[in-house]
Amino acid sequence: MRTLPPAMRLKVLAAADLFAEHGLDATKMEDIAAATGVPKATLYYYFEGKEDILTFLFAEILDEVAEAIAGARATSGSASDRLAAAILAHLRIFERFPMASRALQFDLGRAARVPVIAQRVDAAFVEPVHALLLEGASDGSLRPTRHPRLVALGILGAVTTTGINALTIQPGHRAEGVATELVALVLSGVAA
Amino acid sequence: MRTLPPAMRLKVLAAADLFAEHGLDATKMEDIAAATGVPKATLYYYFEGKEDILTFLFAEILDEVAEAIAGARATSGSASDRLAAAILAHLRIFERFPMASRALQFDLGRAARVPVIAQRVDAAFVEPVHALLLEGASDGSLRPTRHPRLVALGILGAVTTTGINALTIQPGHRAEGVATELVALVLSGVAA
DNA sequence: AGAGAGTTTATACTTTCAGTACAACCTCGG
DNA sequence: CCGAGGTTGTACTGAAAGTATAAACTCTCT
Repeated sequence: MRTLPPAMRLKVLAAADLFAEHGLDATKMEDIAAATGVPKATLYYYFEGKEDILTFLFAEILDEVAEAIAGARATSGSASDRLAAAILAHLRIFERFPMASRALQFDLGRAARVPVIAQRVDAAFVEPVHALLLEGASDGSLRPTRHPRLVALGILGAVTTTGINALTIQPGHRAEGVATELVALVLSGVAA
Repeated sequence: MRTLPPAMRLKVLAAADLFAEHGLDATKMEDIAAATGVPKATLYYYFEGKEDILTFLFAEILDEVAEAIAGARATSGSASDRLAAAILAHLRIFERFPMASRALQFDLGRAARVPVIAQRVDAAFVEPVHALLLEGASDGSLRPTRHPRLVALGILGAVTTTGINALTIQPGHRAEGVATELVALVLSGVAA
């Protein structure tokens, strides 16, 4: 993928709607050209192919997630507080970019095979939460876990599955409400 | 999709390996024909197309999940114990069918658009866990939650994300070990 | 046995797209 | 104003999905 001029970048972002609605393979290059206003030949000038466009879009939104979570992590407060803030920040992304999020749910499984995407998922979420778990074990606000990486993965799964479903696929919840429920689950569990 | 004769059903199950390795679109009908020993023309006699084969496979494995979880739910014991058993049972499926599980992680996002699959996911996991949460609130082993359906979704996300990653994509864990960590997360959370 | 319904399969075909090739044109810094 | 690199239309190639069809085969019922 060649580096995109800013104007082009903005136009291409519109492709998220198509991917969200039909998924990668049901979306034709001609459709992308039509929806973004960028001619097919130009798309092929910048991208290796369709999948490369999807990769670009996912990298963009994962960068948003990374930034949001890094922001939450950088707050002052106990690790526990910052974990709660990170979950809320993550959910707000789904609310802010519903279409891109739906696209994510549609094709992330495939995209995760692309190393760039796998790395970004890790860098955006798994790694910072993993770090928060360790910090929490130090500052005493979180209990130590034997496999913090697994736990971080579990939290990621809980947040994305619930968030994308409740905020984009069948809306009717607000990020704050979902966050309340999820933070309670993650911090305190469901035991009585 | 026509109903499959048992012999055919068994052969077609072998397609899971292909989907697990390459995903739906990178898998050619000719490849499926070669791998299963069922000629292309016969595949089209029974299935509407490629996606229909994927749907069939996912329905099969989701039925396994449904059965396993229903089994765990039918145990005697508190709702809390049965929730723990359900999580372990779910993880054991990933261990028993690693290939089908990888295929799931690859293409479930897309398959979930097919109503049949969405229903089975719900019936296999969300609904029983939802019920367990309510039972737990009654028998006192689980705390009441405001949105039990969201919480059930969260638990589903945590279990599948962690399970598929730790048991099939980068193995090196056993279902029991993962279950210990996840049950602790789900029941008690990570707060100190 | 034999008719007929439904199953199985080979082969050949149509169609739809992804991706390529290329030439013309445009734009902007030196 | 010249040339490099960006932009785009048009035409093409190739791969694979899916369709059509006819022949063969199997099983059941009479």
